[in-house]
Amino acid sequence: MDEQARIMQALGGVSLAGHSVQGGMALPPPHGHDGTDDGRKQDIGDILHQIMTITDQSLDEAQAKKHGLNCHRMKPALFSVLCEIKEKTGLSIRGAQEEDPPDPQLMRLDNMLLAEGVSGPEKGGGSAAAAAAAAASGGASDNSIEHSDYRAKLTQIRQIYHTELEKYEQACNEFTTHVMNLLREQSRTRPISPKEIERMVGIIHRKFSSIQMQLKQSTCEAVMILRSRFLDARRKRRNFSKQATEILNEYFYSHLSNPYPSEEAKEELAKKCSITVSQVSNWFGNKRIRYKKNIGKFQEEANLYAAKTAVTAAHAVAAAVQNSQTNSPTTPSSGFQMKDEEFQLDSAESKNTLLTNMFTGSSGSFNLSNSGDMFLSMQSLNGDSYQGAQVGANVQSQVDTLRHVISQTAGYSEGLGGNTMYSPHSLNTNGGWQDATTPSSVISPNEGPRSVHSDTSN
DNA sequence: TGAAATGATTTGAA
DNA sequence: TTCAAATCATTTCA
Repeated sequence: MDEQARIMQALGGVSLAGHSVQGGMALPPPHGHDGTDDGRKQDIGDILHQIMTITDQSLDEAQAKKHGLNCHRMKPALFSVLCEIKEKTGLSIRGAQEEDPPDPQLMRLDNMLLAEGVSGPEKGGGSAAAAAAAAASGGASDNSIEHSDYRAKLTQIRQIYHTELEKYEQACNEFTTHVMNLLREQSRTRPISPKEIERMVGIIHRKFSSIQMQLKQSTCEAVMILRSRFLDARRKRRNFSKQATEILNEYFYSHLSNPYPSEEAKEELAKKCSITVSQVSNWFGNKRIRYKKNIGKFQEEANLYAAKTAVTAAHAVAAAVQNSQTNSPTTPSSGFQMKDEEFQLDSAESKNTLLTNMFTGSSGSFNLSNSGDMFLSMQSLNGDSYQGAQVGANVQSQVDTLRHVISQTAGYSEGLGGNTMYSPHSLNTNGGWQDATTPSSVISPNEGPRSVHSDTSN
């Protein structure tokens, strides 16, 4: 209504006296008056008042008055005056018509919504973020749950955002159309240029886009909260699956001398356990520290995994022996030679039993004490015995040695790379694993010959 | 419900 | 960058 006030003010300065107005326009003498200046002023004032208040009236009332005004004999002259005034006041309007530069904050919000998959084409919205969230939160089955959960919530946000956006756009369009119609209608009684209508539309759109920005801002906040909830691993920590823990423990205890898996080994373990490489690193970091801190506590676990490892190894060995038997029909003896002793094994089962007993330390175990070169004494930690490490390392070394012997007698050499002697590295007196940077070349009995390890030295 | 277990993070050193 | 060590935060279990 500022413009209206301006016009009113401008008209107030228009001199209608002497049949002339500012700008040299001449008005015909008003009909039905006595021809005095006061009478004319009164007449024009009435018309102007009617024009100005036309928007305050009801539609029917306004329609009726509008018709009356349009037919008024002074209308063309008054319209010309208004046009002239408009032309002058238009100068001040032109300055405000400059195009606004794009709002940087709005651009940021738009980019973020696009990156999160909230705005833009739907392509599994925010799948990267969901994957990251899932990766950070643990196991494979859990991953899918987390993933779908995240996606479901993101889709929900997306839907709300689009619904609201649509509503805003619809409201904006409706309001714009309404205002445009109104202005077009009013243009019959007062001078309104198309540019002015355009400007008005621009104002309306700016108002609505500021509302949209609020919507975008709150949507971004919602996405941020969702992301932080899913990505904050501490908040949603899941224990690894039993199987994954077993795989990691097996590796740890079978590489007890040097429990530092290489990147490749980590990747392989991560794949096997359906966790991330960094989770494998974390696990080994925690395990090393906790093991070292409380070896006694972990001894039982170490024994368990050592036995397990040994059993697996024994099965592998037995299979290899059996293979050698079938592959070498000319071999006179079905036994295999270890050092100076020869074992006659009647069946695969008895071989397994014997080998298992050997490794698990059950009664009747095969004493390899004569093979002194096979074992290196385990360094004690601060003078205490380092049994946990010993169990695993001994078993590992037994397995390796056995493999070596068998490789010589039964052709079981593939993949071992001649690495038969095991030099166990253990916790040194400083409490660290010896030779951590130059790991030993130990191959887990459970792994194939092609398995990759960090252990590279002999 | 509290303690233990466990996965993740932070910090400082090499 | 990687690791050890300390610590945090959550889950699991008795």
